[in-house]
Amino acid sequence: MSSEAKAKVFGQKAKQTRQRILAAAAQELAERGGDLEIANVANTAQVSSGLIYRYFDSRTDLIAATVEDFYDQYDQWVIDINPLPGADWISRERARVERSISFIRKHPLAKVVFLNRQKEPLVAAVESRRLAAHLQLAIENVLLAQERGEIDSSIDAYVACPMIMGGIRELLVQLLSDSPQLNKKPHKMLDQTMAFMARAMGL
Amino acid sequence: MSSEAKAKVFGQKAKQTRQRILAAAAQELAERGGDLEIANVANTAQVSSGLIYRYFDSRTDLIAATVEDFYDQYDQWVIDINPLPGADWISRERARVERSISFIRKHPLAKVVFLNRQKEPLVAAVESRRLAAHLQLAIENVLLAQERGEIDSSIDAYVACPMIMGGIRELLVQLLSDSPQLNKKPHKMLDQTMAFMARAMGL
Amino acid sequence: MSSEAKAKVFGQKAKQTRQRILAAAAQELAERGGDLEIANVANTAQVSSGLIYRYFDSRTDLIAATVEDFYDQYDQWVIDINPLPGADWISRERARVERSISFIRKHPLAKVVFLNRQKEPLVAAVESRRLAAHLQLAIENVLLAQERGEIDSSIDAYVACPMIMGGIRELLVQLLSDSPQLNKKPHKMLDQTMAFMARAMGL
Amino acid sequence: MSSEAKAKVFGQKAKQTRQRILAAAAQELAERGGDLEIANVANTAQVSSGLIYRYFDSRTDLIAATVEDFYDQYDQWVIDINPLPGADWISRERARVERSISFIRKHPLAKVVFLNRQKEPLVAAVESRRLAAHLQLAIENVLLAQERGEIDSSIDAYVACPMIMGGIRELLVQLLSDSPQLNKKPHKMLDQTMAFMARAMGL
DNA sequence: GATGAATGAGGCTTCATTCAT
DNA sequence: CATGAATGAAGCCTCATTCAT
Repeated sequence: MSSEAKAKVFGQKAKQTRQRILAAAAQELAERGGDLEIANVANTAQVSSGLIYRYFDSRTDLIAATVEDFYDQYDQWVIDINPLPGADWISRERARVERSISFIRKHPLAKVVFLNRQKEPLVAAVESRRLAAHLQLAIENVLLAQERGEIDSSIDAYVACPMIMGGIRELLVQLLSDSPQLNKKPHKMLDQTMAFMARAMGL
Repeated sequence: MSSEAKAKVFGQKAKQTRQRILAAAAQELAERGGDLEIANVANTAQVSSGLIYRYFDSRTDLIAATVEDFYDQYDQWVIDINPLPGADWISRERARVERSISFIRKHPLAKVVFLNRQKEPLVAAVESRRLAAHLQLAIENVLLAQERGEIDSSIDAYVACPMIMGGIRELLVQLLSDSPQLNKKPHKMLDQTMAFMARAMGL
Repeated sequence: MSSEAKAKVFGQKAKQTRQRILAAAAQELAERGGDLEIANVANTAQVSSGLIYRYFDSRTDLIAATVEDFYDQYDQWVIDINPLPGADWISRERARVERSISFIRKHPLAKVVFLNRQKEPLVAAVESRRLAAHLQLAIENVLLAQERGEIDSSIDAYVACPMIMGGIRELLVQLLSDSPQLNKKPHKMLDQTMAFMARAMGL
Repeated sequence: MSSEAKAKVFGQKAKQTRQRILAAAAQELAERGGDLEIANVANTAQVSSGLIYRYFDSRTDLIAATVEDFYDQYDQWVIDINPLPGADWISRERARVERSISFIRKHPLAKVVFLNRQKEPLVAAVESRRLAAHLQLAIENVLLAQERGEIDSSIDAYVACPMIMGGIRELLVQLLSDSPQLNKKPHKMLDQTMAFMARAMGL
């Protein structure tokens, strides 16, 4: 699939170089709104353009790997860690929304990944796979809460989860777009958001 | 700015040609996932590639015009027409969601426009403007309902509207992606969706 | 296979341009010993490099088409025309060897095509096909002469024809390489060559 | 000029490494029809790509050395050894043709060396020199036989030798190309070939 | 209005070669 | 001796755009 499929083995220095290239690619994608020029990445990473092809099969493969890397970081920060073990559903989700907001505020790639879904099949496949995984997780999350009696069983998780996730993403995009209405009172916005979710999930 | 700015005047035949090009561009954008090649559009529209430049300033201008055209149709079908004059907020919204679903099912460009936001400033501007207009309409819509007492005043429209619109869009995308969970019982899905919205808006 | 397979239709001027490119490619191949650079071909043909791709799918396709063109000319000059209708086998072959010699002396591509068989599959396929056709023709030629009683039936055409054709080609290559021994008395060389063939074929 | 000119002195292990590289280069040339990539040779030879430059000055030098090596083996097997001391011309040549056939059947490089004459001057020079040496030997061979009265003096060795050598080479190529007509009865083919040569040389 | 031949800048990719370790 | 990361020149190819007819 991506260059990872070949399971290339690199030494220590090589791994650092690979990371430098990935970081430069992320920066370039952010600056150019989802586009990327090999020469610029090479410049930023302080390597020759040819070297990039030791680590990535093609320009497209580099983009895919960068997006994959972005999702890895996002997942690590927002998804994988259960921020409040033992807490109820809505408290946990609130923590996640908070962490999402702080993540996208500092990661330059966030806006691009959330806005411009790629045309190139290889990259599109990565995004599709990761988004589907998020959705799947959210659905299982809700189903579990329903089993526990936290959420009403009459709610269809397959409808509610896309709506919540799409809603949250749109909100994040609005935030990134410097919407004045949303950015002036961040705390109130979060309260409103969670209240919306709570009502929507019948809590 | 866009081709409209020039206010070109065309004869009858010319208008038809322009429409054929727009339709071909829509088809090409749909087939290539948001990308477009002038030569292919010319082929599909049965015109020479040079002719396209009599009607549109540039490739980007053509894309912008096509997207604009798409939104015109969407608005005409979903937004502008008040499907149920005198009905309450949730009934009207249900009608709009229904019309949205039928529209995207038949318009090949829907998936692309909803998924791939374009990088080119000119096109991005069109999309941004039309989306902002939709959002603005939704917000005014809610504020009005709040004045009328239909919707609780404590709900912040600037949070709730993006969430609902993003949620609906994500749902539409899932529908177009042949999600088996959503497509098997269309009517139940719609009920679930509207129930979600009703709860979320405190109805 | 080559660009001919697409059966593109070109206007009058376009055909001339295509011919100019083919001629330039032949010259470039001759000058660089079988190699070819698009930019140089474009320069020689007085066209932009991009234009070449309107007429040929790729650099390799251009080379293949050029070689094909070379063989077309060669066949027209040496093979297709029966130089001496009604004459006996050896007289006809003598005429063909003469025509071969005059052809390769004036066609700049001859040396390259006869010496450097190409690695690129597309070009190799062209050469293989054309050479096989020549060999097939020669074999049928001999078989016919054997039926007529001109050539002894005990001679195996499938052995004799490759040997004669390979021998002639080697001789042509020697001629092109300015072998002093062969070039000083052209007429005697031809006599010797035909005598060799006559003996070899039992005449 | 070539790596031989430097007269590098290598230890025992080094000689083995050099041989491994040469063998890998031969294999690569055979597999890719006359082309060669340093990285692939290094892979096959189980050495790093950098190491190749300890033994050969350049890629071209490596190819030249490989071809030289091929001719050394060929000459040792076919030319240098006088297979039948004291025998007459045609018997000796028959032995050589037999040995040629067995050699090219087992050496993977044979087809490539006989078919693709290289463009790079250094390699072309090697091929040209070795071929010229072969031709020179054949000519002297014939002249000697003529002095002895074995072969008729009216035959021009400078015409007959290229024709025979070119003919034999073409035959070998046909054999390697799996020509069904030639491969089904190897012994008869050899008889026919030698009969052809005998007639051609007036024997 | 309409054609399609022609342009040419711009980017990706390859791969022989070098060199620090 | 040996490695393999790094270089960078070189060339193919694409495709939006123009313009003579």
